[in-house]
Amino acid sequence: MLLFMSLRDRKRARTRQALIDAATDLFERQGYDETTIADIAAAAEIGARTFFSYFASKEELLFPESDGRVRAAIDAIATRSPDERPADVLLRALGEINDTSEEMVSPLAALRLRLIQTVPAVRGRALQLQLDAQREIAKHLAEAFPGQLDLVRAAALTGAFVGAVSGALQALLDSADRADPAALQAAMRTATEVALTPWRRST
Amino acid sequence: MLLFMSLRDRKRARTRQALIDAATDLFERQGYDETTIADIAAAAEIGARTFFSYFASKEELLFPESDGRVRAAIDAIATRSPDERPADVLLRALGEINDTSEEMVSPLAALRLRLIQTVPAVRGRALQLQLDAQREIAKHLAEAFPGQLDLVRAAALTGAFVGAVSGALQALLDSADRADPAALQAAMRTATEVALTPWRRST
DNA sequence: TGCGGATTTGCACTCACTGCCGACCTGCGT
DNA sequence: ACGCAGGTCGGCAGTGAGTGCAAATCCGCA
Repeated sequence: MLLFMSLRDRKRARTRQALIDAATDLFERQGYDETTIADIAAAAEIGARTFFSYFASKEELLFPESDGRVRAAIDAIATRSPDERPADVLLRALGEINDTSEEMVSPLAALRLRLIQTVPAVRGRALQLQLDAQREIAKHLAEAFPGQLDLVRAAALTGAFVGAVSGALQALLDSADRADPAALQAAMRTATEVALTPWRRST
Repeated sequence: MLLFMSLRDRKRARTRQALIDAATDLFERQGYDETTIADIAAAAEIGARTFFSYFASKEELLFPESDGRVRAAIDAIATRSPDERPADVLLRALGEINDTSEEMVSPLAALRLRLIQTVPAVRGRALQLQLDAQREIAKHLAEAFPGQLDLVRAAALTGAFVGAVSGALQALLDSADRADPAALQAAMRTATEVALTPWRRST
């Protein structure tokens, strides 16, 4: 994998990771708003100007590889069995996303979840990404069930699923210990459980 | 109404409206990003600094009285009849919101819809407001059905509902000829149907 | 008419982000 | 081994949002 990258690309990837590490460390220690881009760049030993050739904005730093879950969902759609209905596919997709996310306990993920709750700019960005993901999933879902699902219906279904899960998650997180990674994962599981139960069996 | 306000308050309200008018005009004419706060303030004939004593940010200008729809929904919840289930109440709330919003044709609302689709910062703010509204509605819904709906379940239901509607709406606006009331109505219907059917039998 | 509290506003400042351009580095061909 | 070309880095200067502060101004009320 890494061997196939040129020296340039490897160095670039290393710098990118250094930026993420430095930023999470600083955010953790002094808070998001109190950490400037100059701080992060200095900690990663690059020029402040160069930061923006790695990330388009300060928030972007918190969402590297944001498309992993979308790909998982699209895979789940692609590998559907003939007797599965749209809702079944989405159910399986969300389940697989949950399983695949041991990433959920990474320090970055925990920090991200906390910042989403507390920093408006971060929450805004997260919601936008979620919406983009929804649109992408809905598109593939509609293509997977031609004739049965038009785009609007697919979008409604996807929106209902994602909305239910994130709504439940938000409610859980409002009254939970947000510093404990284990609690976060448990909340995640509970949220999908509660949100998706009404869809299990029939319809 | 206006008569009961002091001179100070009336002047304040007038200035506020002048800001909104000036801003919509400028946004319409030269675009959102190309319009500076200084421009808006100058057009409304106040100091640039004073702008921020009326609106906390540039985006806030586009969402005055954003709580109207939330209040309508809460009213709908409060005035439920004993035989209505949670899903029924949400459905009725949506209907009443739609009725009450002849605001939908105001120039501000049209501009806002366009900016939500094109300016990331505006979309982010809109999504945040939607999430806050969801939380508020879910809270009241849970309180209206004690024993039957806990907070997490109410949040899941509300999230599914809102997610479905906004997802369908987004899909419609993305692809189709916009502003066709009939298509909009149809989209709403399929969205609510998709979102609520699974909840009908159990809850 | 004049007082007291609130509103307005200019000023200076921080920070995110951008365009520009020269300095530097790396992969490639000779 | 060497130098060239294209990409990367990073300093500099600038814009615009947003904030704290303190003086000026205004309004309601006595």
